[in-house]
Amino acid sequence: MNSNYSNTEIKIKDAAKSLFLKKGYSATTTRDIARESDINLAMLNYYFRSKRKLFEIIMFETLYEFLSKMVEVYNDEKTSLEQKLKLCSEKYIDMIIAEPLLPTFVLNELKNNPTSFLKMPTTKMIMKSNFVAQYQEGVTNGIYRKVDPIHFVTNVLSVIVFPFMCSPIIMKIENLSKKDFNIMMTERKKLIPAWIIQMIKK
Amino acid sequence: MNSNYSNTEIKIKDAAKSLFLKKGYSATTTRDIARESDINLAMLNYYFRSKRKLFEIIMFETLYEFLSKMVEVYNDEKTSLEQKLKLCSEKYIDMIIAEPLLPTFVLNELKNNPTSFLKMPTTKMIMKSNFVAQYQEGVTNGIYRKVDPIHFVTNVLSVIVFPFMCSPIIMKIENLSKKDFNIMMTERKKLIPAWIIQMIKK
DNA sequence: TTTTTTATTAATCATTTGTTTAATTCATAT
DNA sequence: ATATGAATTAAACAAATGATTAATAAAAAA
Repeated sequence: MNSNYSNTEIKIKDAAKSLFLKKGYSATTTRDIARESDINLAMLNYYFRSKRKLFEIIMFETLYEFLSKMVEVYNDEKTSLEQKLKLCSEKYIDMIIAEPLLPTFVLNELKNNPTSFLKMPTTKMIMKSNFVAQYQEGVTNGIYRKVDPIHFVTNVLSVIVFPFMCSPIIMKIENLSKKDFNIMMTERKKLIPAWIIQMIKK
Repeated sequence: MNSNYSNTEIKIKDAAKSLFLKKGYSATTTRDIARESDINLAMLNYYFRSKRKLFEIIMFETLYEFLSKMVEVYNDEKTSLEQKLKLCSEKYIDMIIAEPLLPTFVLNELKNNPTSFLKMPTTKMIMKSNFVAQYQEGVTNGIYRKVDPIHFVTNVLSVIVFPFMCSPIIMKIENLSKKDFNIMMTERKKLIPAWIIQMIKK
C-alpha cells in the first residue's frame, strides 16, 4: 500500500488535511502546511501544483471515505431497519468521535462548492438504499407512520451529527470536558435508535 | 433609530455581514467589503479600526439577535410544552429561511472562538428555562420518558436546524429548487412538534 | 563509474491584503 | 463668511501569501 507515494507527499497531505479541517481552506496558508509537515514550501507545489489542487484531492478523499462508510450500513441486506438504526448510530458516532471536525468541514466547504458532491458516486444512493426501502415497506405494512422518506433520513442524520457541530456550545453550557462530551455522545448510540423508532412507530 | 450611525457605517456593516455569512472571515477581504458597500477602503478602518473589530461587532450582534429570539419562546409562562414546541419550530424555521446562512456561520465561527459565546448573557438560560422545567415536570408526572434534559434540547434543535445546514446536499439528491427546499422546511413546522412528542411520550 | 532522472533547498517574484497617510471635500458652528 | 472638525478619497506601505526558479543533493539507470 502507498507504494507509489513518497514519504513527503504523505506528510504534506496529512498536515494539510489536519489544518484544512481545523481552520478551513482560506485560513490555512501554504507556509502553515509546510511548517506542520516539516517539508520545504516548494514541495507543496512540486507534488500538488497548487494549494487549490491539494485541497481538492483531500476534499475528495475525505468525502469519499465518509460516504463509503454510510453506504455500507444502509445497504446491508441481512439486517432489519431497527438493526440498521442501531448500527449506523454506533458507527457514525464512533467515526465522528475519531474525527470531530469532519462534519462541520464537509458541510461548510460543500456550501461553497456543491458540485464537488455531485462527482461522488455514492451520493444519491442513500435515498435508494435498503434502509429507505425497509422504512417504506413498514409504512405499507401499517407498522410505521407515513412521511416522505427524505424527512426520515434527515431526522436520523440530524440527531446523530448535529450535536457534534454544537459541541463547543454544549460543552460550555453543561460545563463538560471533551471526555465528558464524548461520554454523552456515546450514551446517544443507544438512545437514538429508540427515539427514532418511537418517532415513526404507530 | 440609528440616529447615531452614519449612512456609510451602516452600509459597511450590512455588506460585511452579508459577506462574512457567505464566505466566512478569512475568505472575505476588506476590499470585498469596500466594493460591496460601495465605500472607500479607508472608511472601514476609519469607522471600525480593523477587519477583526468589524467582524467581532457583527458576530456579537448576530449572535445576540439569534439567542434573544430563542429565549423569548422558551421562557413564556403562559404556553404549555407542546405549544412551545410548535411555536419554536415555527419561529426558528421562519428565522432560518429568512437568513439561511446563519446557523453554519455561527457554529463555524464559534468553533474557532468559543469564548465569544461566553460573553452572551442568554447562553446558559436555555437549560434553566421554563421549557426545560416543563419537560422535567412531565417526567415527574409520569407523562414523559426520563432523559437528561440536554438530550431533549439537543434533539429539538437538531431536527430544526441541521436540515438547513445540509440544504446543498438535500437539494442535490432530491433535485429541489431553493423554493422547493423551503416548502419542505415549512412542512417540518408541523411535523417536528409531533415527532418530538412521540419521542418523549410514554 | 558515469549519466540521467528525481527530489530538495534557499532565494526570489508578483500579487494580495490589512492598514495608514496626507490631501481634499463636506458639514456645522461661531 | 469664516473657522473648525468630521468625512472621504487616492495613493502608498509593509507584511503575508501562493507560486516559481535556479542551484544542489540524492537516487536510479546506464
